[in-house]
Amino acid sequence: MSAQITVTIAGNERSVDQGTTAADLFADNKQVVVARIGGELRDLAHEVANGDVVEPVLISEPDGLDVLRHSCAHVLAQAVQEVNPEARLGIGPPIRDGFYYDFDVSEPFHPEDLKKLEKVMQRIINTGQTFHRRDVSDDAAREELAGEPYKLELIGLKGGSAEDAAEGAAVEVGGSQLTIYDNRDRTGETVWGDLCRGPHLPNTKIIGNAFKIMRSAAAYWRGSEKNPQLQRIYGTAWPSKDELKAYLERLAEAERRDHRKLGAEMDLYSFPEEIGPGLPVFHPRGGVLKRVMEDYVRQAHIDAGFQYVGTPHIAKEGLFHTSGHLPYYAEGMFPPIDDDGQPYRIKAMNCPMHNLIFRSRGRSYRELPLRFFEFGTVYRNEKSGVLQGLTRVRMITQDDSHSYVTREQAPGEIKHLLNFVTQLLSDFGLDDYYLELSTRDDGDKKDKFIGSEEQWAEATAILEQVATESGLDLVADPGGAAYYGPKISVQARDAIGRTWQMSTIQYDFNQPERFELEFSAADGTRQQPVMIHSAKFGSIERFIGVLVEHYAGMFPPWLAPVQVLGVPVAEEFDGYLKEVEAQLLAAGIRVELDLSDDRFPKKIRNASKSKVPFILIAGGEDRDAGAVSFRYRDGSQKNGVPIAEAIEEIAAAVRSRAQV
RNA sequence: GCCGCCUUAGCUCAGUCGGCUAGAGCGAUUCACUCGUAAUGAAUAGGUCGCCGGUUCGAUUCCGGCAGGCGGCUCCA
Repeated sequence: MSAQITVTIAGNERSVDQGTTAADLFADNKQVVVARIGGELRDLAHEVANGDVVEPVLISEPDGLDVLRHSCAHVLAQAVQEVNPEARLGIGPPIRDGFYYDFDVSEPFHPEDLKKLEKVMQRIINTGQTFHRRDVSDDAAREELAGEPYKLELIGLKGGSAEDAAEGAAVEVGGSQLTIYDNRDRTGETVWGDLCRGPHLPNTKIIGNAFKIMRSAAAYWRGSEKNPQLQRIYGTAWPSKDELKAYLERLAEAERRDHRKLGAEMDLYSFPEEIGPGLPVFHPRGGVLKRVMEDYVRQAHIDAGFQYVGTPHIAKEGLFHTSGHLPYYAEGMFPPIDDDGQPYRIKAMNCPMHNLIFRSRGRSYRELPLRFFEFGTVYRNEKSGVLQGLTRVRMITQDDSHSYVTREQAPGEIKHLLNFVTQLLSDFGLDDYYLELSTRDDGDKKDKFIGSEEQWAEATAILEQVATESGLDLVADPGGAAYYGPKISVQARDAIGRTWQMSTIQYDFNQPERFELEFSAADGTRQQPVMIHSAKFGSIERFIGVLVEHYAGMFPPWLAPVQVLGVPVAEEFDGYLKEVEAQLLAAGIRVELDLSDDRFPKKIRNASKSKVPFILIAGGEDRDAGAVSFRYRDGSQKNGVPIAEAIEEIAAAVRSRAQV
């Protein structure tokens, strides 16, 4: 009889034999893939010790999914080295919905390579390899991994700084003790190994066939463009084949609502090659979206105490030296335009011009908060590889505002702006977003920011306090601030899970200083205001893109480019429907009629596909009753509605900004 | 900017292992048809096969450069 130890399992104390493993404790539940012991994730093969607090971790919970995906990444790496023993290993962490692994290979992967690798992976998985943890000393690891230069580099970085070393590096060398995971086949022979912190699944069979190689791409080693590029393979893995299928279906749905595709289908906007990349044109229907948004936000700004101003698109270069943009962000601006030796720049931001409006005459404390607002179209020379539909363009129409306030007024103004922003998002039906607090980075990019420690600390504290009080989810973004001050931004998710910065609120003590802005205080002294930059939509272009995806083109009536599509049952009723159309137009409704010579069922089909919120149908019965019939987006119908009643139903939906 | 992939009609896509007039569906146009909720039929038009060079008797096809797009990386005031 071996010695007994006491452990706490899922809250209950139990006495077990010494030498018992976590696997023994949870042998009856196949869903358990690792254990959390004293708060740390451990392999199931880990022996529990007296006094341990042990919890099972299911494959379906976040930690379990990470382990599954991390183990799958190992299988991928093993497959790559099996096919190409020359491939050197980078980093292979789990990520949202999947994993990746970076390789240094002489030839980039081709689609056929990926298919082949998937097959090799499946074979490895089916053989039921087991993962075995082995402690190694730094020196032993260096010797064993002499052929893996990237792993050697990581060994030199291990410990507390691992996460700084590279995104994902912690999964390799996160702890103080280096470990290697050996993969053994069924005969017990070690067939592969990788420097890794773990933990791992006990057996590759758990991966089953619920994984897939997604794509390959290049990625800079340790995330720096100064380093060589490795070839990254992305994959996904799920607890079951059904969950994998559901995930792939989600991706397919996202693709269907991609704003680039829908924008062309719905005739909203396009990107003519002749104009240039990242420079969209809005067609009449996209123009409706743009105009409705502009009307909304213009009125909302006036209601919120802003004054509408206007500024030019270009300015002498000196202005942007004063603002600090040129020394700090010259590469984001288009090259100068020469006017008889006088260099001009296309503006990449509106604030310098607003500062000049502030400075155009003496200002009194009585005027503060002084709030300027305009639709300022700015141009940024985005690198060619980063452009993406409307979400990343080179022409950005900002609903840009600048509030000039005293330091004491700043928290109140920020709160005012945050309320403004959340009301706007709610009116536009966006609810999948969180706040991000972007601060300056004390690391190697510190030079990017101007101003003193004290100024930054004060500004950051104010933003953080207001953001926290809002009760919204708040995520830290160190290093993400503008050079002149920290910011709160709203991050909204698009259809394929990418997040985009929408609204921003930035606290700026720098530009007032650089522009020598001042106002007369009550005591007669001259004081410097603080500037709060804010954009509510952020970029009109990006916001439109996100809206298209959010609604999958099925806009609520108040936003829909066409709100009503009239369909006559036969040609005979064209005239009657035209009368209805005239009444709708008089009520301010955007209406079109289908007077084509298609037959009725075809017209219904076209109308249904058009995503118009209300289809109004008129035939003999309707005409005789002075009525129309509704067909809604869900296919349901309401027949014989008196014209006036129908118009009121539509107008009410538009007024209330309801979705239908 | 970096790496890879892609570019054939307005759209979605076949196709040519280098060889006669390059095809389909949808869309457009015309004609006929049309009375109640997701496709009426027929005809017609529409393409220097992204652009520029090279190889070749011959290039949409092979090679190179460029442009644009897509997926990542880096970047995003």
